[in-house]
Amino acid sequence: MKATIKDVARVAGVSPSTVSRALHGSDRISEPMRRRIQQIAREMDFHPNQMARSLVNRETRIIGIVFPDDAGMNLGNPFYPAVLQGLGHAASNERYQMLLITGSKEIPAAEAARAAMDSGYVSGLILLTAEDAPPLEANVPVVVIGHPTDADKRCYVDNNNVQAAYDAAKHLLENGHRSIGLLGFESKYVFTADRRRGVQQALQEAGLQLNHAWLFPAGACRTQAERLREVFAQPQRPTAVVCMDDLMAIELARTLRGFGLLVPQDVSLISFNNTELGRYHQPALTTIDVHPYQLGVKAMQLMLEILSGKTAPPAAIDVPFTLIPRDSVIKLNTGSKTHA
Amino acid sequence: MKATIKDVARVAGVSPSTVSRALHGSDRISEPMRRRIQQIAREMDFHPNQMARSLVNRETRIIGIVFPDDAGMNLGNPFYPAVLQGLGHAASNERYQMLLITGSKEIPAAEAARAAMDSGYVSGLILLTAEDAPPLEANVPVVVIGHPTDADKRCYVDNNNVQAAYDAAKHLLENGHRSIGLLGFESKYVFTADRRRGVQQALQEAGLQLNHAWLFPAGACRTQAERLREVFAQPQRPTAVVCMDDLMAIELARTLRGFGLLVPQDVSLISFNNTELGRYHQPALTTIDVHPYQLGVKAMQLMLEILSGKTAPPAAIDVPFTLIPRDSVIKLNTGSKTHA
DNA sequence: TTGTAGGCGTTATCAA
DNA sequence: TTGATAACGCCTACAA
Repeated sequence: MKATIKDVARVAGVSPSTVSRALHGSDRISEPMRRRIQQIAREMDFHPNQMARSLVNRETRIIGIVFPDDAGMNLGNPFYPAVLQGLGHAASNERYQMLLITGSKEIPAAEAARAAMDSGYVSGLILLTAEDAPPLEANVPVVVIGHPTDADKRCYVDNNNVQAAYDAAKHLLENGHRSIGLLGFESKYVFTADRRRGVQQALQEAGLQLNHAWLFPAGACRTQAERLREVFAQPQRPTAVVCMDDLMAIELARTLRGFGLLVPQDVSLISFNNTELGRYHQPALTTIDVHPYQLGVKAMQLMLEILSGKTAPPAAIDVPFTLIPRDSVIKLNTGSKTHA
Repeated sequence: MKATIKDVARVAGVSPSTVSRALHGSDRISEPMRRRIQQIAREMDFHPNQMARSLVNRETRIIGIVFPDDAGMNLGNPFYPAVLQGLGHAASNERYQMLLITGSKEIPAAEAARAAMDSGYVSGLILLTAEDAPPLEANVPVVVIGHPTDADKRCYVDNNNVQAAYDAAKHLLENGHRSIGLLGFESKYVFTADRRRGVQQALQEAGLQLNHAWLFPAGACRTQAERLREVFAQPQRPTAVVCMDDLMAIELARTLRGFGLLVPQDVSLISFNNTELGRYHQPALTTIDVHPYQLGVKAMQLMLEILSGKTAPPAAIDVPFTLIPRDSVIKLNTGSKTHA
């Protein structure tokens, strides 16, 4: 049987409340007494039962981490593990715990999250998805990683995806590209919509338009291979593509090779997420690091600040991204045009 | 304020114990009464506080999931997310929750796991690493995913890695390969040692030996590029390599291309983990699916069985693997030899 | 500075 | 079948 506070009290010959005070930095106790009790507690391997503590403190020190239902679709993406690591490090520094909330076939994640709240498991909720339309009437603080639709009322941590995509497109434009496609657009994901907007903005500033025929969904290499082939068979084809993810870029590069087109000689690629795989790809991918670890750290820190009352909702935290120029973007020789 | 059992009792005009019974399938209550109370509880949006329940029941219905400290190293590997999904589905079916336990810079995962146990957060522990030398004197059940060194005393879920690697090597041998290398061996990981043994076994049965100069560690493509170049420059070079992971295989394929060697024409590759990326790689990778999702499901099921007393430690559960033949292994034309 | 008493929300035991 | 009571382990007024 594990030792309780009463056991420690008995051994120390004091009352349980004295033990409690000795162990929680209360100032209503003498220093010698504190030391003596701490020593005894250590010897008895006493650890306060957190369930009992949370019952009286009405705070569990557990943060629920809600996974998207389609996390399975993104299994190959190192994004989630990196975020988790960030969340974990920030949490454990403050002795907080994380409850993993995933959906199942019968129970969608949103419902599981609600159940976790209702049963008092969690003191807060961090959503790894901006799309799950989490209930605003939550009775615990909610922090979203990503860009919720009703952002102005919420607490969230995100990159500036418009800006990131703007920079990506700008990078291509500065390298002389004027025919730019987009791979991985999915209207249901706010971040892809944002990025599309960023690309459009950059193009417009350059007096160009985003060609809708060059807008491809995430699985295009597999599901729309024919359409891709047609587009890239045209003389007027994209000379560069912004890809939502390194993996997509790699897939696209391979697909293009099947068409006899090489990256970067024939088509330049810029993508997102700075994966290890992209770094060692041939050619090494020019990519934007969104710093998922930092997203996790900041999200957890924001949550803890809200819980401690230091910050009040709504709150938006921007995590800076980094454009990493490598070899998948080539300077286009457009003759006089580039000097115009 | 959230409704408590007392609130429900007051509204229903009964005692709290009656409400408790109505809500937990006790038979010591009349059917009309049960229905009436359940109705009222629903209307009041009452959900029993799990912290209070676990206090009196001495069972939290929370399973701690311990991540390896170096999970960051394997970020690109979809293994962990898939396992998590399996764990999550199996858990939520039984209304169990998962507490995510990761290490941090200051606190190694093993210590965090101990803390979670000590503070009564978890009713059980599932280790996503076989190497963390989890304390056997745990006061909650422990299930290991992978192959612990002291396997005979433990509960664990794993593939038969010796057999899997044996099958992989056999597959190569059957395709005429007799010069077989191994990429990704790390003595500290039991599973790579097991796989090495499996390869050795298959080779020995074919009257061959595993050439130690053809045994490469995980990062060899980056850290030992020169050694690789030398080995593959020899006339007597491996015609096939068993890779511990699809990503390694892909990296190796690219490295070999740099040496002017093509997969599978010059070198055949068989790897592990059946990643999406490997499936769409050119050539599509012949790979062994270890079914990480199933590993998760089985691990959680085993845990729940132990908690319910249906199973007593030790227990070993074998999750079958699947060899998926694709295009990265080519039949070697060894002339008369193959007909010998 | 320390001890006593009551309660956090729930359930199990016993009595009615 | 239902209710009263005590307890799970801890914390915090309040009293001493």
